[in-house]
Amino acid sequence: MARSKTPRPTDRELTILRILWDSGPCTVRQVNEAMNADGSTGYTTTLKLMQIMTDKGLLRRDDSQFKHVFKPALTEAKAQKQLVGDMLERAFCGSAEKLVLRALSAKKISASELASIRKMLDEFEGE
Amino acid sequence: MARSKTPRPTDRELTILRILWDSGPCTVRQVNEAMNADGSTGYTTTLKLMQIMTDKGLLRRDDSQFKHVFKPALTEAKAQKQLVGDMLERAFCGSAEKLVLRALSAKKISASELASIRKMLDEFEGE
DNA sequence: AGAAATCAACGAAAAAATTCGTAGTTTTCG
DNA sequence: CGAAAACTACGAATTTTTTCGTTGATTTCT
Repeated sequence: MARSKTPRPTDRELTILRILWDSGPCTVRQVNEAMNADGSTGYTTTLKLMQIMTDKGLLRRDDSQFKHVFKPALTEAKAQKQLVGDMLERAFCGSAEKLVLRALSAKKISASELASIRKMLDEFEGE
Repeated sequence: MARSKTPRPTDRELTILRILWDSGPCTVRQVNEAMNADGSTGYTTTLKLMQIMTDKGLLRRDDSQFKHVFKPALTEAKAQKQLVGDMLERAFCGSAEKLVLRALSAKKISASELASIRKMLDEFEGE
């Protein structure tokens, strides 16, 4: 049965979502081959995951053709927003400030990236 | 057996870590009561979780007293950095820029918070 | 058409995460 | 001291996540 709210994707599910966001709608085989770039996963494993994800409301399936075509039910932006919002509450007590700080220290940030982030702040300021 | 690398904490484990970071070293009972602020969890459930976390290397246990006292094995900062770094790779393809953008849109940010974030950027610029 | 390849559905096994009951030990209190 | 209370250890049940083998259907190739 399909559920009312889309749950947070699990690790494996997020991998599949990433592939679909990057490549656009795909068949199970296409997703499976993209997944096998690193670490082998059986075809039926990928299929089952995608069926479950469809049931959960994370994916949409076009089954008008023999080879079903899947696409994410959520935009990348919306899913990311939910993921970050969730982590913000659970790990950062709602402090976006601290989360940004950790993001900056988690990875080397180039000067141009910093500039780009600054620009985003400017845009948020105008609201 | 204790493991070599501390794994990413699960949801429940993160809840416990948050309590310990916020309150300092605690007994199982203290953690359990803090957890029961919202949604009841059995005492032995909390105990078992904390035993497993100790085994995983997420917690340290002082068992010199009858009531064992636990504390996080990682600082809040370090754990947060790992969590964000992990999400950065898995959900954002390494784009800190986008992660910050999503963080800003996931939650209403006050003007003073924006200013504070700006200040952090300044400090990262000087490197 | 007939065989081989490809596919989705399904059930179930395996692994990981979460929950709790029971037993035995130590402490507290009358 | 002796009973009651609080505590840890342990095993196991439950739930969720991940994995895959088998079956039957559709397509492709010869």
